[in-house]
Amino acid sequence: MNIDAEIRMKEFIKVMKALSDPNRVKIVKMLQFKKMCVCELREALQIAQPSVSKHLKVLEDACLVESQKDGLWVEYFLSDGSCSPYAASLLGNLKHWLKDEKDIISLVKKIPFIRREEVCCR
Amino acid sequence: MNIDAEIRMKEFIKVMKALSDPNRVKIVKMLQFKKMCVCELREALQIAQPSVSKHLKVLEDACLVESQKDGLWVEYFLSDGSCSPYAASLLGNLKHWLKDEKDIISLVKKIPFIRREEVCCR
DNA sequence: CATCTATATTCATTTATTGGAATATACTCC
DNA sequence: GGAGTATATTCCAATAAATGAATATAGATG
Repeated sequence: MNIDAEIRMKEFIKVMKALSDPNRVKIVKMLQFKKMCVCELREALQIAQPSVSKHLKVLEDACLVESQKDGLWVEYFLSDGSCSPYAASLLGNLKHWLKDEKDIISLVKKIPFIRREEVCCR
Repeated sequence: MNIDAEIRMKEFIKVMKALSDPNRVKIVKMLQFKKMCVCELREALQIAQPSVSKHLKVLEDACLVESQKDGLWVEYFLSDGSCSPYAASLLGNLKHWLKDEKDIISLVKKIPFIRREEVCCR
């Protein structure tokens, strides 16, 4: 039996909870296309910046995204899944799931037009 | 584009939410071994009967379990996944996931000793 | 038809989740 | 070191979810 046997359930629940919110799922779907910083995500989702930060924290705790400082910004990108098999599996499935969902399509279309220099600096 | 394109997100969220609760995950794991009625599940989980019924409703709405009347009882069993690809996929993964989780192991061990004739009739 | 029993529903309470406004933090760049 | 900016955290209000007690429902059985 694996040493992690006791914490598996919590880990699983954490991943499921993280993907139980539409805004967080949208973030994951956007990050499939490119690394994005908090204010780019805020602009795309049209919600307050602290909300974006909190969603990202939930996703990061669940091992679904990772972050990397880039100057003044923090770039978020999809996790490689090495820290949770559940996160890895769901991220894999989400590559094709929800592909033709209306909200996702219009969101993804917006991405190329979001310029960091314009949407940050507030 | 599929006719269901707009409802996919809600369907996905419903499945994730349904699997975001430890008691509901435990129910799924138990149903991997046998069909069970509400009072058998209540006995195994040691929670109130209405709670079990409500959890089962959430799981059924998410397409994860199905039910079938059997005399006075209602037998619950895992869905074949035909009504949701997300439910189908997760049910598939859950066949091997959480297999060696402490709580799950002790729960599954109890199943053969739960006799409907004893635990119902209250 | 009346009774009995398994399950479902309602109601009230507690607890968790989400969201935004205000504020703190950390880091860059002068 | 100080100013400025992106991000994180705190705090609070609103909403949703989980739980158990009490009650309703459905259907089996006499």
